[in-house]
Amino acid sequence: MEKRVVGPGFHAQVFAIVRRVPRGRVTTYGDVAKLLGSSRVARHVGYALAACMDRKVPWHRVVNGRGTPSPGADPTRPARQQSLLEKEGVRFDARGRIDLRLYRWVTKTRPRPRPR
DNA sequence: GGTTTGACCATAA
DNA sequence: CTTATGGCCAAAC
Repeated sequence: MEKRVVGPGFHAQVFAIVRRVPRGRVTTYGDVAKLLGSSRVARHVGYALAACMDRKVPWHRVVNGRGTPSPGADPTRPARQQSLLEKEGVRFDARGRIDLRLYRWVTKTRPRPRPR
């Protein structure tokens, strides 16, 4: 159903957050969701990025909570994402995962309830 | 205004 | 490690 997005209110915030992510840094859907309002809108974060398709939004700097890019609808997306991130300096491990402990970017340093 | 969906997350088994 | 289940919420139909 969703496919085209024109001027969504929520998505605008998501784009704003993702746009603030500096190069060589990554963030998770859950984090962005919390930044938007401590809500569980994590799904909409990826949802917005899906609609974004391409833009000035570095969607490749956004990964899921486990540090693994999601396949989504296009199987080539994770591959491009890894390539872009590696070019920016992000290191992937053998499993294709990212060390969120090192690359997780947040606007405000907030206490983590449960660091793993 | 109800139904469907989705690039998620957390927890449990 | 994988699979299953629940939740939560905006946007499209």
